[in-house]
Amino acid sequence: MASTALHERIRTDIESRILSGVLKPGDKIPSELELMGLYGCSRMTVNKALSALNSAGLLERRKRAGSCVARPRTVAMMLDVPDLPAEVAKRGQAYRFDLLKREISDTRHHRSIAEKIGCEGRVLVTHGVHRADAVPIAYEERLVSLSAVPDIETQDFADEPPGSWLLRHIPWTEAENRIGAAGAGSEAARALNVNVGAPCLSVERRTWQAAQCITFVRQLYVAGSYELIARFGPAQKGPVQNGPV
Amino acid sequence: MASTALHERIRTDIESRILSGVLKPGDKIPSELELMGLYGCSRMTVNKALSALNSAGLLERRKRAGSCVARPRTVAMMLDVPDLPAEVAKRGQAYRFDLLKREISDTRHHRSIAEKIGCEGRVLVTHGVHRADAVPIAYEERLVSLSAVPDIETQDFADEPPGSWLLRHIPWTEAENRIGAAGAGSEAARALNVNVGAPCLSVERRTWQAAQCITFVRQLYVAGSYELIARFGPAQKGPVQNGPV
DNA sequence: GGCGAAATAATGTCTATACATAATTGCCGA
DNA sequence: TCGGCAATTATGTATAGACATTATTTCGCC
Repeated sequence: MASTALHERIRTDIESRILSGVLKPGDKIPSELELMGLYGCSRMTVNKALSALNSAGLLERRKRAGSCVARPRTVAMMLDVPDLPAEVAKRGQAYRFDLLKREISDTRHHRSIAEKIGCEGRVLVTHGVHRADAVPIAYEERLVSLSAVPDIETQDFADEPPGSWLLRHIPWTEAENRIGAAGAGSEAARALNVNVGAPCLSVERRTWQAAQCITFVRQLYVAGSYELIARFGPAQKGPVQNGPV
Repeated sequence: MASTALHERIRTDIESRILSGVLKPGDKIPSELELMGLYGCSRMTVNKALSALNSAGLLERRKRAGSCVARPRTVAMMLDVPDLPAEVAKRGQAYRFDLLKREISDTRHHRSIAEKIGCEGRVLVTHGVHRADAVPIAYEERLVSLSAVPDIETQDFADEPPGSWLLRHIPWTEAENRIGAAGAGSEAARALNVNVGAPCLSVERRTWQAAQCITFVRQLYVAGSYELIARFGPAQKGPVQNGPV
């Protein structure tokens, strides 16, 4: 394997012809039999290459009809989800989380909470600020379902913020981020030391474990102080860092 | 194949045990030989399942040492990059793009442009507004390298906006999005019909083809009118739509 | 000419085998 | 004791063949 594997070579051959535009969406790819002759190898080897391209979304394959270049439906990019304590520490700054509020509520009495977290029962509500070297980075409001995570009721979040605690203790199977902009509310503005209505990046994340909602969190980042980065490329280079501008 | 393929079943079996937390990062996975006995199939079938999990980043495999659950380096989610004309049309609204400015500049005379697009030479500069049923959705400023895309110089963008034209004509191999918040500038505010400084979602995208930068675009979405959605899950269900709140 | 059935061509899956490669383990001798 | 060589183990790659599945095409029949 001094030279790369054959199935790998076939894959990148076709991939580069697609990405460079030589092959356009809808164009037919030679059949496995033909490629097998072209490269002088067995069908399984060709199949491995084409299957990889298929599951990568570059090819569409139909029995009897053959393979053709897929037309990109929605261009999807990888978004690195921020883990604040880790990212702040990585930049050599001191991370701190200040808890502003901590209370237990119930979705049966507060419909607005029920709507946000999308489940019934008792809920832990926390508000707090993430800081790097004491400078506020983000304001967050979080709801945690106590029926899904009973252990969190005894935590005081002096050592680590609720998000990191959850990440370490509760495995999740599904998550959804909604990314938008918003003006800072009065509590957020005070916490972030900006004017009310100042533009902020808003990240709302819901996390589920097997159809049960675990937590809902809304984070506000002051505009210009934080960016999310999503990239797309054939070969994923080192992960790009989110971070301050 | 009434039941799903065996290699698929093995894959999802292990995948769900990883995602649910039964198997933690670092835990060892049975060897291909053992799994082959467990499922009563050949090694190639097991290999296909484990290879898929490996290339999906869920497993780490080392010869002689065996396979173990990979520790997630950065949690990455799929972000569907918005294609405005398509999304507006999909919601049954009439899409329109109004060109506000169109001029040709040169990076050798305007350093700020050179910095943004990251290449030398003549550059097409366009400003415009995307509208759905005449309501402004997004304001965009775009730079296109004329040395990379000479054909665009003759386009007047009456029929389709520069972004869609590029998407249809120029294949790209790499792209990067920077997502943040910003206050509307005076031109953007006038175009979007909001106050100066109103919070906006800002998406900056650079697109390359083989190390050559093709275009840089900055889009501003009025806060609350548009959201990006990124999700992560074991089985990718139908793609979630970005869109108005 | 049109309709339905059979042939056909492509991919999907699986097996059994073979050899290559890498890393670990353990043995053996200086 | 320690250094290095060899055996072992697990994965990586590839082959040839088999059967299943699914559209498409073709052909025969009415």
